[in-house]
Amino acid sequence: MVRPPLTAQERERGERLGRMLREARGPRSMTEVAAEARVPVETLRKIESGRVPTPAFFTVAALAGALGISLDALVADQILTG
Amino acid sequence: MVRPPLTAQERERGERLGRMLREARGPRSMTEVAAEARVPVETLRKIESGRVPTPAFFTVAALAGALGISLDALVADQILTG
DNA sequence: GTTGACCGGGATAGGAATACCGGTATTGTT
DNA sequence: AACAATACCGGTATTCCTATCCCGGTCAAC
Repeated sequence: MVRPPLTAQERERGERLGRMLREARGPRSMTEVAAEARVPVETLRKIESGRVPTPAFFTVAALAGALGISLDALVADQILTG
Repeated sequence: MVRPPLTAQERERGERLGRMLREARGPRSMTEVAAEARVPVETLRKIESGRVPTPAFFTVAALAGALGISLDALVADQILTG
């Protein structure tokens, strides 16, 4: 019954994910994208900044939908970059 | 500062996700798929059974990878079914 | 009758989601 | 120049939830 703390790699992976989402957002505002994804801005901010390294699946899915990017591509780039 | 409890819809969404993963697993054993995805079997079981309705993004990504299914398809079916 | 696969409950540590606050920088307005 | 609005950031606090383990039980196959 442990749930070990997140490793450094997992945190880095989260930071990469955040950077990808940030990049996909482009010139749009956080407020706009968050509203469209129906996710609180605070949550988007924490994910983009990597302060939430392992966000929930449906949260990322909603953001990817609002950003018009593919989840599979997100994971693929993740692997390529990581 | 609340984090409201999960709604009934969110739990149902989790159950649908679990059913889709279960279906994608086909005749393979949980043990085998979990090992390939590098996810503890207990975690896979809880997700498939819907007892963990909002699993982490990377967990689902790893399972989808081991199952050879697309995350986007998973979300799309989610919407269609939901 | 042991092995393998699945289930459900219980326990626990660590983290996600969310809200609020103050701060900074930019842009536009009067 | 002073001001307001907008966008973003970092920190803090709180509730609820996930990830993980352990255990006993069931059912089928061999």
